[in-house]
Amino acid sequence: MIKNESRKEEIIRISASLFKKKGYSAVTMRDIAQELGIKAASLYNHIKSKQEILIEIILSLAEEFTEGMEKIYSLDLSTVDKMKNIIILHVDISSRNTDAMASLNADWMHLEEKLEYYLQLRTDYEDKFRRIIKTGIKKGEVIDIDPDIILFSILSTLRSLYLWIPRKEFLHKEDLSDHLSKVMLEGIRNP
Amino acid sequence: MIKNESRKEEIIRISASLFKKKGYSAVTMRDIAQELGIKAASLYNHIKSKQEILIEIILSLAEEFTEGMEKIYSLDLSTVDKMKNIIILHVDISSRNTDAMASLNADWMHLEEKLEYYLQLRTDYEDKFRRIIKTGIKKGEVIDIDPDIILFSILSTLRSLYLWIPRKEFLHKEDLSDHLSKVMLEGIRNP
DNA sequence: TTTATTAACTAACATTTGTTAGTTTTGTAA
DNA sequence: TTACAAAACTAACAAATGTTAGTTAATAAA
Repeated sequence: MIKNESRKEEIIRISASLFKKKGYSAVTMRDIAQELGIKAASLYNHIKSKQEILIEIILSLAEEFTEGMEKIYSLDLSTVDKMKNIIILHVDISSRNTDAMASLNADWMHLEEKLEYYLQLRTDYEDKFRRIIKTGIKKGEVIDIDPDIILFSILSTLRSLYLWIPRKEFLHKEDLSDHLSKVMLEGIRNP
Repeated sequence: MIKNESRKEEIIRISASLFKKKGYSAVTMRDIAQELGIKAASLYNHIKSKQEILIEIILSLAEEFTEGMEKIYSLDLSTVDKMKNIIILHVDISSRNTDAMASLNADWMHLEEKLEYYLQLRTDYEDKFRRIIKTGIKKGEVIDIDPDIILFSILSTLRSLYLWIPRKEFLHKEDLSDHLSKVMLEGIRNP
């Protein structure tokens, strides 16, 4: 258990780690209970349903990304500096939530009533990112190719961070952000 | 149905498209059967088990990647040209198998007896890729930063291609490969 | 036509699943 | 110590799951 953690928070944390290993659908309430050393029925003293666990895992993260992006979007910075901040945002959130990030990436489609809301957040996020890129192209800061290709390329890497960070624990957040910024902005070819 | 396609191939193709939408665990044999207009029990005239479907989807793709990488690895090319070929390999396989790629990326952990073999293929693939990068650094073709960061960054993008290709149908394979090579090698910053 | 094969069907099975109801234990405040 | 609430338990449910057995219809070969 973790400092000052409620039983509900513990259930959500354990669930996220199981969801990461097998995916939401393949994890049973009995799996979660066993990991906590209790019976499945006892979980319902703390949570309403399996679905509620998924919602809490995914939406809290999605909202954190949304807030971060809104802040960066409205800052008075160059396009390149905004991108660096987006990279820092992803490295920061991903390294603090490696398990939950797996659900955000792989299990969002199992959100039921909250699916639409989640998709809204994601679309808003991508739209803001795309606008930053387009502005950068217009101002000549960014190369003039299809903004979607740039968006896709960067976002794919950032969304996969949770898979690689645990294998590079010794690497500090700052170094990782710096290296990623370098690779994405300047490329990997030696000039 | 597709030209000269056996019923078994059709089952696998339909299954892959369902697995992409909901993931392996959330798709039932009754779902697959319904999509084909038959009853679940009838599937077993053509396939041995649900697991066999997953194996056929994932392993055929994984082996195609392995063969492609072995060929590129042994070619007498510069590091940069090898990387361009790897990008072409991914764009080619991904655009021909957008559905199956989803299982390769998201459902490999549900392989049972074949899991170890799959992981072997994946490790071999990554090892060869990493060696190509290391050689490039040694020869001064590639910037001198942690090879794993370069590997991770490129591979994350390539492994997500299947998600974006369907949204860019009008874009030709060649153009996509070229643009990706440019972004990865030279970066997105305007010099 | 007869025969053999393929591929569909119905019916059922043993498990597993999320969840509820009702009960007992545990810890805390009075 | 008593009283109360929180959190565990047992038992069970209805629905869904992968799969098997046995049967019937359609197609091709003899």
